[in-house]
Amino acid sequence: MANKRVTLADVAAAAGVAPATASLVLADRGFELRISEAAQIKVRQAASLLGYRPNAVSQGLRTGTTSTIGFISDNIATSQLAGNTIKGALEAARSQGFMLFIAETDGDAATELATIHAMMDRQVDGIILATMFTRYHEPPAIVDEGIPTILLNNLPNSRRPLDAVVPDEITAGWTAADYMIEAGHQKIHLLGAGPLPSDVPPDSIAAVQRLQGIQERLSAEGLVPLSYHPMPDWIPVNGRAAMEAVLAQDPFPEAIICFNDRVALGAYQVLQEHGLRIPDDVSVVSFDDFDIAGWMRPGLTTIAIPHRAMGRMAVELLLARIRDIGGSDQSPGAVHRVPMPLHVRESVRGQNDDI
Amino acid sequence: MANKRVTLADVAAAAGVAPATASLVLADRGFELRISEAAQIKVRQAASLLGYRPNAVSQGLRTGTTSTIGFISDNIATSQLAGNTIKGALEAARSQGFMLFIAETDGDAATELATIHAMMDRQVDGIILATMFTRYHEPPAIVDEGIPTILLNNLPNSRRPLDAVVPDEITAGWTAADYMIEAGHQKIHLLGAGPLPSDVPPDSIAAVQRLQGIQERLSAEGLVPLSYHPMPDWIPVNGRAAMEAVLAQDPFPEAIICFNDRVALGAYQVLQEHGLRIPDDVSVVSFDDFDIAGWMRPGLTTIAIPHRAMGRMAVELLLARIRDIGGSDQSPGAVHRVPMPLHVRESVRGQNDDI
DNA sequence: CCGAGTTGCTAAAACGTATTAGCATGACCA
DNA sequence: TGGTCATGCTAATACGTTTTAGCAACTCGG
Repeated sequence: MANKRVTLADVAAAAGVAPATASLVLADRGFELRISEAAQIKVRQAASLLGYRPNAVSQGLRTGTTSTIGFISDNIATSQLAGNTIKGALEAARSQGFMLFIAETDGDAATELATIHAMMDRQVDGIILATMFTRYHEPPAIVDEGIPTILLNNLPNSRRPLDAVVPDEITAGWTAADYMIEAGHQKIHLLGAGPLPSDVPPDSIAAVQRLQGIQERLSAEGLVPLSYHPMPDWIPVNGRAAMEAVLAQDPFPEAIICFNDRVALGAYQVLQEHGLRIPDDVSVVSFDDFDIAGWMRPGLTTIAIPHRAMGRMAVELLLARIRDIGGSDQSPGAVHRVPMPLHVRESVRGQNDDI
Repeated sequence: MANKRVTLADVAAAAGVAPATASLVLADRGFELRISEAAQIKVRQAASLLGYRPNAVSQGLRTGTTSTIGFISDNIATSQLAGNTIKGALEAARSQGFMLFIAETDGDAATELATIHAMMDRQVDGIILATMFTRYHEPPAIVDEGIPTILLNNLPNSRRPLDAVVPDEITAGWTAADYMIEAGHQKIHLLGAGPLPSDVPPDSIAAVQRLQGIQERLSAEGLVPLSYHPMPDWIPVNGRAAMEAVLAQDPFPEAIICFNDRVALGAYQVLQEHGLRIPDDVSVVSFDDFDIAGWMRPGLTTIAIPHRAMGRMAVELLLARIRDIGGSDQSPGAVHRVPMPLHVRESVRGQNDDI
């Protein structure tokens, strides 16, 4: 019934050698330590015959290293964002033989600290502190001193010796405006932000930087947005209201940049209710590339948040740091900006249609 | 720089007792083993003063138990399903001091086995085998014999001594039809399944059972569906096609049951293009309760998959089994069906509008 | 035939905890 | 005064590895 796991001692006994010998052979240090080829073969055969698998807990205790990393997020369940971020992290970890502990803090600092402790108790080799929306987040002090840590999708307010991985929102904003301009549009309405940084959802790096990128590209052309429509949350109902406001002031708008796909969904609904055709009458560009962007009619052209790539990069940076451990020529505190790819669908008129 | 962790030996030394004494006191076995109150106080003070936290890896090696469970899923990133399932699992685990290893297999059996091994190497106390869609899934033989295991959102083909947690799809189908009937509808079109079990996406328990529940409720009324529209995938584009087919045959349909929200999204689009109003002209009910159900206009009445409750229940069952370990009066092999709640929005006409 | 060097392996300790058996010490009873 | 018993603690071991120091046996040059 309870057939015990086979241990290194079992292998050694079966091979007729001491446990130390078996350990050396299986760690490929046989030649280095002058174990005869014959003995090595015996050990390997015994190991595979018995189906030996080293006990990772014991290795962890002995070596202090567990091939395990902790992934701590404020909110795991928010849309599919979480899924792809974790997927990327899992892929990168798996490819290097690491497992992931995953935990959620609900944004509570005490829970976050307790979770970090619980993971350190389990001797994780490193920690990723993720947020599901790009924002500022001050990690607890404990991560500065001991354990390798990477921030994912967030930045600390103060200067901290921690690497961070965030999407390149400024370039994304630039790209959105550029795509409209290249399509021949000059009169662009903005749904989701005001002209001032304060007109933007608080703590939202995405909002500030998308706006900044858009403004940069427009002003390079001598342009400014035709109208701004700030809103407290980027949700469909606010997108609807903003779109109504646009139409009240400009019954035949030409181009709309929505600050995310849910806002765009609301805008679509209103445009269609008013009999305006996308993209023939009005072009729409958005950000995020949620699943719905592909389901909407016409398909929404939008700039994707590279969740999967970010998850992967965070793990890769962390593993590099773990391997490194001594040589701190890594310049910790670096911010890694991951490109946000434009996903072209059908919501912007062809670039050669007119003008 | 590298200030070592404080160990039990440190605490013992600070308190002026042997490590064994400290261990007993901190395990609350002090009185049982006749440690004087004075000594107990000294130990506790030393522990809290030094900030002692037991090394879980060492405990794991010593006790064979790690307060850790493995959550293995075929696909972690599929919509927000994953998020809520994991959220529920995390909540239940956290409330009992357990951590979760999370891994993804991409549906590959070899990866699944390797992952189970990797987790057993780390001495997890139990394993949850999850799928992101309700379906049949044969877990590897290894889980039968040793480690406590719960199947989440899937059922084995053959009889296995494993508990499973699945949504109660039959009752959900019954509820969908019942809601339509109570609203006074008798002529109901089905988008997403054919009349035969074989007209349904293969392996999809949801399809078979939703259909079964619908048919049961209808036949209790002496009714049958007005039309069936099977499709290989429940995605918006197929929902559009099916809705067009309905209209070709019945230009003024009364009631539509869609087999999921994405199909309903496609149906909405076509209905709106044809100038038909929901719910005034046609009522729509669906399954899943994705986020989009709340974003669509009018809000979609839909029967939710209780992902969070399922995740929570899976962990709770697993922890019960882990605690139990000896007394196998648990009747393993039980299937736990979690109720699927109806989420009423605005896509079905009021029940007293007419009859 | 002796010392030095090489070859091939192993004993032992260590990681940090939990647990069992048992050792002093004093109290109490006969 | 000697034996028994309760009290209060600790030594020692085990969990399964990794790693270092070193032992035994053999070879070889002089």
